[in-house]
Amino acid sequence: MIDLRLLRAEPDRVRASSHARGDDPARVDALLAADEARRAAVTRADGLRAEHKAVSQSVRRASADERPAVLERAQALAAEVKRAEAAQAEAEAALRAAHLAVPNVVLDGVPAGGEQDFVVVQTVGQVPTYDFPVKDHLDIGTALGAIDTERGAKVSGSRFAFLTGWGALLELALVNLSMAAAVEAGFTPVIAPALVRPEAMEGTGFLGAHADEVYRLASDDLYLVGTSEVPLAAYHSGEVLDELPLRYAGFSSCFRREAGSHGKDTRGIIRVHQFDKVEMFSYVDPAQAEAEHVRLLAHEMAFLSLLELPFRVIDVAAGDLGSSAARKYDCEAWLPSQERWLELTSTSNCTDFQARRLGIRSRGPGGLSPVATLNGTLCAVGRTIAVLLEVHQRADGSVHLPEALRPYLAGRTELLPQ
RNA sequence: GGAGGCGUCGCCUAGUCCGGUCUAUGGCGCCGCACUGCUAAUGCGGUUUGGGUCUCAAGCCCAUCGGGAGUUCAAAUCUCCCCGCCUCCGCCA
Repeated sequence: MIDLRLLRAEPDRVRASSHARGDDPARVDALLAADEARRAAVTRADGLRAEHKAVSQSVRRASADERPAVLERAQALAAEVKRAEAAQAEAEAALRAAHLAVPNVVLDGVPAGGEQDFVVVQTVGQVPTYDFPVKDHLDIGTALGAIDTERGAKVSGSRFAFLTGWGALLELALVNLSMAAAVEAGFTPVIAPALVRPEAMEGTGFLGAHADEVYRLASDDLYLVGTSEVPLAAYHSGEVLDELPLRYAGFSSCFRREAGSHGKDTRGIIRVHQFDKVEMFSYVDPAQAEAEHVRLLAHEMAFLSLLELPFRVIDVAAGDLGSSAARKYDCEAWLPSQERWLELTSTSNCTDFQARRLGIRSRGPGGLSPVATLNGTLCAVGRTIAVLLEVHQRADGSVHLPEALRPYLAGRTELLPQ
């Protein structure tokens, strides 16, 4: 949720942000009007409550003669208060709805426009060339005995896969390597729940536009998380944080329904319903948010470099940001089989937007105020394995293992087909 | 799954049976002031959070006793639902 004080003081800034995202600026004005209406309703109800309270307290002091008249007056006021409170509740609900409909204010410098309007910030490494016909990760993985999507489909349906043999070991190696890097960088390692309550899902903004992406267990009213950003953000919900920054690296399985992505990336394990991920999450002083964002991006880049993967960094355009993000950088690795860039990691600066909704605050000179939250992928395991296999493939079907990974794979330097 | 207990403004705690004097008691911690070579001790005052009003501040007002709904002129207190924690039993990796 955006800061209503900011909205009142600088509505044009919020309108400009809305314009950059390609949203209807009428939502901003609807929010302003709802805010105004709520304050009017609150003022009225407050006044009536004060009056009623005074009369009500005079009941016990009233003499027997006065009592009936006082009671009658108190009853009448009580009814009036009840009506005013209903109006207040209505105005508050309307404000909340209007509030949720306005996404975070984008930061200066974020490219305007939609999905295609990103700006390439940097390209690291060379786009690889191969003097043999490249195979895609599924062919390579199948030959290695590392990936089994057929049985994944048999057991669980389409977009599910088994990682077997080196595939399973590769996952564990990637998780261990990324966790070690995170700990080295000062993050607290966390194994997070993958099932969360509605409040956690809603608080992090995943029940808005992307609600149909989310698995829900109806009989228990729990949700399967699509990223450990959810439990890591909700971790401190409703708390006042004494010490900032707080940095966590959470490991969890992630579940996505992939509704509306029929036919897209259906082959292999690039887009599946369940995968594991190590996610960075920072709580910082809002003044430090942009610096922290750069830091998270640097960690992502360093990790991809450890894996010897060529990639580029893009500054995602305003219209392609999630509602919580004020800025987002994606790292896209080269996918040889499709000769295109594929998003491997993503880091978002949510400023105080997410923390306001989750009630995560810190004590400053002006009292309590929301902190800033940032998240970033350190390693989305499935996709990373796919890219790793493709980029490091050799003509004979073997796969080169990056040096950084070898200590976690018993010193092996390559994977050989079975 | 069954039975019982508990949830009070940072922490601990009084109050709940029997509704109004609760504008929530006391202790600890914390902040300020006084006293004091310094520190400690002591004394005095302050110390939930959110919102409204207000040019700002002060002030004033409203709400807030796990959450919600209800009864009532009036709810920490009575009723119902929900959430969480603890103990015991059962089951289980």
